[in-house]
Amino acid sequence: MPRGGSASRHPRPAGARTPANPARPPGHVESVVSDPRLVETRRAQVVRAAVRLFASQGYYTTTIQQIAREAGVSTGLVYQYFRDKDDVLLLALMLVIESYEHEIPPKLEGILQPVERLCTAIHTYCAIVDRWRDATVLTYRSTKSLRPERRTLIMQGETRTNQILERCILDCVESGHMRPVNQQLLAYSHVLFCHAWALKHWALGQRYTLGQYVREGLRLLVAPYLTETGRALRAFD
Amino acid sequence: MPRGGSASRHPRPAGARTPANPARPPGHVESVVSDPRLVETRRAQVVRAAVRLFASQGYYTTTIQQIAREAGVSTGLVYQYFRDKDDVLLLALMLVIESYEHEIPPKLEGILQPVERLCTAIHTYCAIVDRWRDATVLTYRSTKSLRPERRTLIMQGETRTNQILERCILDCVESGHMRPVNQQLLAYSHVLFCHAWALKHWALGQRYTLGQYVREGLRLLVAPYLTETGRALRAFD
Amino acid sequence: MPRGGSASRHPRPAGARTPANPARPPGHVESVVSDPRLVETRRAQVVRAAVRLFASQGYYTTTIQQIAREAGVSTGLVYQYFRDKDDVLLLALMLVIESYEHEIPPKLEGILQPVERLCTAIHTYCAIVDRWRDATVLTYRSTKSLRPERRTLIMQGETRTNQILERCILDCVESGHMRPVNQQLLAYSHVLFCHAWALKHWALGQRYTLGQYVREGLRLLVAPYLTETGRALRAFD
Amino acid sequence: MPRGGSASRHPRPAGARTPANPARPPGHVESVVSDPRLVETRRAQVVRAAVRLFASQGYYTTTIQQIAREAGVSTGLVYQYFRDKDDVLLLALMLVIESYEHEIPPKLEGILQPVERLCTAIHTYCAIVDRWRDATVLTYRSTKSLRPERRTLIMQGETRTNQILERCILDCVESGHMRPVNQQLLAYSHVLFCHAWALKHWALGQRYTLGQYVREGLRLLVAPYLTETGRALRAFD
DNA sequence: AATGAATGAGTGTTCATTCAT
DNA sequence: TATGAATGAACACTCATTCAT
Repeated sequence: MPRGGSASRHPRPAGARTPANPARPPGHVESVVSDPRLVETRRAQVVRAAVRLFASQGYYTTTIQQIAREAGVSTGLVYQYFRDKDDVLLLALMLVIESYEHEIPPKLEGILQPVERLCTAIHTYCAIVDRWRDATVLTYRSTKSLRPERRTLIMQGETRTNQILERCILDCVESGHMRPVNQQLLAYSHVLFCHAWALKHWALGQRYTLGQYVREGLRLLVAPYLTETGRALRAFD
Repeated sequence: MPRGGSASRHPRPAGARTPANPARPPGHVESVVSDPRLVETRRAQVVRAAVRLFASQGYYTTTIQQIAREAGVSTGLVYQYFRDKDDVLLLALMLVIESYEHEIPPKLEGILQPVERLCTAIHTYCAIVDRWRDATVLTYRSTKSLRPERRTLIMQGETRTNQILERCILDCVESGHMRPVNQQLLAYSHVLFCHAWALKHWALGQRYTLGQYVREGLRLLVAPYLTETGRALRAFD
Repeated sequence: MPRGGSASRHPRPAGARTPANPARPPGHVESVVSDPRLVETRRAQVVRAAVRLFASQGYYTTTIQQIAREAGVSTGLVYQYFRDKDDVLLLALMLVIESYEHEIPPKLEGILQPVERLCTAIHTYCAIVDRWRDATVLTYRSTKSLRPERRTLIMQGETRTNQILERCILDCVESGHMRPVNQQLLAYSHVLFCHAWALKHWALGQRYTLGQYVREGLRLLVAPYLTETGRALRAFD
Repeated sequence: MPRGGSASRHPRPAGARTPANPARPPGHVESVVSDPRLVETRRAQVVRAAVRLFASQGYYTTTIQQIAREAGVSTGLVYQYFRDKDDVLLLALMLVIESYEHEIPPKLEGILQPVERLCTAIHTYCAIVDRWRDATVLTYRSTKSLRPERRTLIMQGETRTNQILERCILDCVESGHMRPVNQQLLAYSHVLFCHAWALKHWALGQRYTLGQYVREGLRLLVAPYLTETGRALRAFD
């Protein structure tokens, strides 16, 4: 009558982890189910629920049973599509990180003016952060809860997003609209500015609307680097 | 992640309990021991151990037993000086946050030139972050694990540190060394720049030494706002 | 005596908790499992084990692990069917209390003569107490360990049993077999007489067999109140 | 720096206990302190505090530290006058039990009429129970928490009290005021009647004042056994 | 004799994970 | 495939007891 076993559960401090298939990329998430269409659907269903819960309560305080309930499936089902809770976190964080990558470029399409592209990128980034406020905080809270190899995946995703901004900055510089700058560091400042809308919302949200915040940010973190040419193009006021 | 912990346990028989601190500030941490000298010592001993462990493994994956072992005391002792694990986290985070407040001002003493003061503040801030890298990340990871009222305490501490930088910026502006700026937002940018050294160390640490990072930061986030007067005073190179 | 248990554990993150049963009677015991058939079975299994252990060792000295082992299930299972140890005690006490209510009436069926009904009720009550000797003592020992609202449930059960006896007494009086008496107080005396077989078994068990005890009891606590009519009907010797 | 050790604490189920000095009576409570005057005082001080707490919260939910605080002494001091918590319970229960023995006889002094003596004994007993309501319940709740040999001591005390009543009943019978009865069982009924004032106070206290309760009790549990002679002597109304 | 800080075994409770159906 | 009941290791927390001062 008894059956279920038990696995080690957590601490797993420092030491090794389940070696994982020797040739699996760290981002690979094993599934018992074969139909790829189904895998896609179910995972999305569970991950969306997980993001909501992780975002509002944090990773460790969210249980698999809660996720299952929120997703409208059974506990067991989660384990048919994810090896363990860590897997769920990985995909949850990737969903958030990737939404930046996926949503910014479309907004830039059709915009040719470099400074305008940069400003639009920042504006869009802030808007996404605003929509996913808790989820953004989640990436800061919980990335370290991933196994180290997987943490790297998240970092790579972040790096790719950063590069979108770097590219914008570089275009500004190369087109003579912006003075030469350390574009990597400036991109970081821009990203942090966007993230801050979530991370420090308790303070910033009281003083600014999203629109005001973005406008002030552009004035502070874009305008000063523009050349005469650049400044002429866009009025920051 | 750990859980099974225990809180109230018993039916809480007849007699009253949890008198609820009639007028205790939320930052107050009760102790069973009366001798204040001892309370001071023991708490420091435990909190230091806790910061080390929380910083490297996170709050939920660190057990009270680990903290006790790391501090060289018994499990029970921890509960003579802290009401619960939450209390330990609170004091751990406050230790980190307060070290900013306490270490920056002394470094500014004797420096009169406003721009130099600002640059020194940033430099010092970065140096502290560098020393407490994991602990800085901890404040981002674990503040949300605190009870809401206590979270506020941490935020207030952060606000006070921010104001040190705001003051420096304002002095620069008022003395004519810097153009008028949104000093609050600029201070945030500076703080985030400093925190980034910990938060994004996996990327930044590969490209810069601390010294280079600070120098680049000042060039990027201070220099552009200086007036002719300000620029003349300090050579950023 | 046990303690260190755990209750709420975590900071109880964002989301609500303890919805507090909006309209649950205090006797309601929540279960995670939905199948009512299974809930029935499992609870009975656990409660029976609990009664055995509580009765022989007391509530506080019995651990949940012991109950689980005695019931042949895992620790965790107990918590799928009971919210906490208090719940187990409640159901254990109710099992005992209710067995009085359920077992006495059937024995009275078919008996029409009022005095005989009363005597049979007392006899049956004593026989049940004899079978559940330790459990009867348990109700005296541990009812106060329940939360106040639930204690009331136990008292109500006891009151219902008392009323069975009161009814018998009243019938005797109304049919002229017994002189008018304070039937409530007499019923209490009868109940205490029955309970005493368990409570004071260390003394009474040495001097009487159950049969002798009952016979002496009827002679002492029933016979003296009978009228000539009543006395004629039944020979107490 | 560390020091205190730890002993087994409780469960100590079934199995043996500390053998206790081979020649010590089970009621003997060892003390580290030699001055008998002091032992007397301190023990009284601690036991009185213990009775209050045990009575209101029960034995297991009361801690030694609470007792010490309530008694106005240090934790360590308790262990100078009692071997362990069990010792404290023993003396606490004995204090309650003995107060019956000690308070009833003086009230009977000077009363010569047997029926009146019996009624006064019952009345006094009820009055004591009323004063020590919670403590009386305590003897029912916690006697079983004592080591078996010591439980006997409590039972012996109870037996001695019972004998006072038995003696009164016998005197009534021998003087012709009462019909011959099973005086042991009647004494038990009387004792249970008195205890019921505490045990079932939740029900009885609502319907009767102490005076009414006693009067009804005498009418129910004394009057019916009186002979014509006895009945003539005392009016129960 | 008295204190009270320190100890650490012991317990209630949680939840990741499994597997029979 | 999907379910959800069952498992049991793990952990927060308590408190009887000790002993240096």
